[in-house]
Amino acid sequence: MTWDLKSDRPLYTQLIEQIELKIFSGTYPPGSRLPSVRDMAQEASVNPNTMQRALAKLEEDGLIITHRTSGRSVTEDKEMIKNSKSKLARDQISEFIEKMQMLGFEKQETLILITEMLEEIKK
Amino acid sequence: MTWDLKSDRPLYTQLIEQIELKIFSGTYPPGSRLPSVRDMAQEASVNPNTMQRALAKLEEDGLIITHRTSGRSVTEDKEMIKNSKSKLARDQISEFIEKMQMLGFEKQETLILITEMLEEIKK
DNA sequence: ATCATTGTATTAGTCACTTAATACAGTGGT
DNA sequence: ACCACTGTATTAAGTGACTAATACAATGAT
Repeated sequence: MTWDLKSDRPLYTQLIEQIELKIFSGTYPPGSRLPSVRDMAQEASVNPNTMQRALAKLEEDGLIITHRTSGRSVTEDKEMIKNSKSKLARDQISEFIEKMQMLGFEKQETLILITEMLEEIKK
Repeated sequence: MTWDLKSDRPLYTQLIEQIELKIFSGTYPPGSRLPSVRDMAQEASVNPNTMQRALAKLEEDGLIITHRTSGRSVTEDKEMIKNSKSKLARDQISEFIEKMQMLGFEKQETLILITEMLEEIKK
């Protein structure tokens, strides 16, 4: 359970992203209970207030549910989790394509480049 | 000459990226003179200090050259520009692949997804 | 020679983010 | 009934990014 936090962006936004990833990847399965705010904050070496802020946003999005005095849990709605994950993936892809286009690489070129790099990695 | 600035990251880092893009794409050709700090700042609706900060970093990287009292220009070293561009492209790609992997998509899946999305866009 | 323009530097103030130290009310197990 | 734990709220302080308003020395055109 590693938390990879950099200083180039607000911590709470990075926390949101990484908790999302833990949910999408199954590290935090649907319906499972989350550690307490204080515990998660300590795990990520972050102030409880900052973790609280990230969790509040995730609840607003419906990914996690808060039980006022007895902790939080991941939503049981697997369909919703799946959709959120797909949307994030699509966003990543179009953002990537856009950046490559700004760099002057056409869609076809981009595809060739990424294929080549994947081949190299395989070795 | 549009400047697309958001508030989710420090402005000066976004300025660096966008000026790089203008150099890589030929909007600012090799050896060409750049507008003054003040002009560029006004163009981007940003404080001159902030633009100055971005330009200082680009000079540090060698992409632009400062003539103390008579303005700035893009480096004439086309090879260096080309290499910087390639490096940026490779970084974008590996960063993208990494993100997709964290989302649980294997390299092959990622390739399929991106191909599909490119097909859709073509329509 | 004059003068607008250049990059650069300094100082001060504002704002968002983050930390720190508490405090409180409700819950659940003992 | 007690008590540790839960999420939540508040206040104060510190930090980095950004803006604003200047100032200065050097250049280049006139």
